[in-house]
Amino acid sequence: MGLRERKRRATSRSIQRAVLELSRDKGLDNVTVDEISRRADVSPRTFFNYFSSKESAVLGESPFSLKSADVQTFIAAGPGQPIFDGLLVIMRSMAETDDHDLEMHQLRKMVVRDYPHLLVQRITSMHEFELELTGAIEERLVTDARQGASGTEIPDQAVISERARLIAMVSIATMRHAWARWAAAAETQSMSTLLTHSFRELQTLL
Amino acid sequence: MGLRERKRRATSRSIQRAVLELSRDKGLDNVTVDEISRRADVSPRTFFNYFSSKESAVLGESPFSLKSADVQTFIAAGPGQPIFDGLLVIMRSMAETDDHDLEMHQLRKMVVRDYPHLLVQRITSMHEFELELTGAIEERLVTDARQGASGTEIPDQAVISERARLIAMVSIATMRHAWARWAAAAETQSMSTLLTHSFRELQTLL
DNA sequence: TCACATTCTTGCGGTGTCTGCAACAATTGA
DNA sequence: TCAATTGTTGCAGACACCGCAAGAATGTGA
Repeated sequence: MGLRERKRRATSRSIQRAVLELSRDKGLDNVTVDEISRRADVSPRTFFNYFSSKESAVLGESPFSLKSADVQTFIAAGPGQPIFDGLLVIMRSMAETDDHDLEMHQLRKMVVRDYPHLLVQRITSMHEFELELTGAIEERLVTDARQGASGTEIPDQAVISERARLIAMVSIATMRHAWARWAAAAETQSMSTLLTHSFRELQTLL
Repeated sequence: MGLRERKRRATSRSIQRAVLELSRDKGLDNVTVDEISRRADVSPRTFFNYFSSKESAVLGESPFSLKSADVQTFIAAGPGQPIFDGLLVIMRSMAETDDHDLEMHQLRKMVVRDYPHLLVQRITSMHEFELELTGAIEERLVTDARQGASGTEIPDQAVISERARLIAMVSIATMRHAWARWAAAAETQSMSTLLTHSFRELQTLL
């Protein structure tokens, strides 16, 4: 990792730390980009080279993308495994790729607790992720249908698409539930545990 | 209804019509508040007296609030009725209170189709509604538990709260699914039908 | 070490959103 | 018709965000 890359990360971290500390002290609404930049020792223009808004600086990059290995496993898990179990595995795997900076993690939690719309916004911006997930689920459903009891009809493609979309939305809602608990909890619980809990709860509903 | 009130509605309508037509013609991103105001024949300052942003002008007011009669029915529907059936009834009732202006309805659909994040934003910004709904579900769960088989344990309040939150999130996700289908469909299908469809689909998942 | 390409930072100027304020106009109610 | 209420508007200003181009820092190859 070259010097350039290291500096880039340092700057990004510095900006995030600045916005988080300022938000903790005076509330995100009362913090301006100028202020953040001043504290982070960069120009306001540079701030926008790193983040597209104050909000995204609070939440960090968070590359919500599925690992293709996970997706393959999920699709192949066959009709035997309940589909939500498979989705839980995927989401736990995503959560593992978590921030290992405990201090910022805690700061972020405090800010998110005061500004819940941040989480909402983040979820909103996951449209792309939702599409990816829907695609994966769709493939899984098709695979399942082919391997199903030979007597059963293979549903129409349109029906499968709709179902996949609904499953994606429901599991994202469940992920959101786990996130909300994470932000609300005083002690730091692992995202993995919370996800498992929420998905188990989901199973009991259906 | 006095003159004042009538004028107010006319202005609101005029602004909405302006933003919708301009969005259709050149895309919401390329439309400024100045332009909207000019076309609606109000000052830009007045625009912000009516709507807090371009986006909310596109979607209109949409007072997402539960009717207390519906809520009472839902809570009392007892352990016999599946809870998601009760929620479907509530949401259908909300959808009835729909916009009866067909033309704007269609325009809105077109804009939403081009800018899906609008719907997502609206739905996720329903935090207040989500809380209301969670509260109702919580009461229902408590009522159900009391009337349940006497042998079964009444769950902890915290457990019930979490479950209620999850149910609320999942049903909102389902409502979103129905909405997305509404926006995607070429022909105008009634929201009520779409909701029924999505909830039925949900039942099959669980 | 030197030249050159790549990438990053920064200042500048500009557009657009959104708000508070105070003057003025329209509506209402008595 | 008078006074209270409510609505509209212009103005000034804070702030977010973006394109551009100059210059600084870093990377690369000889």
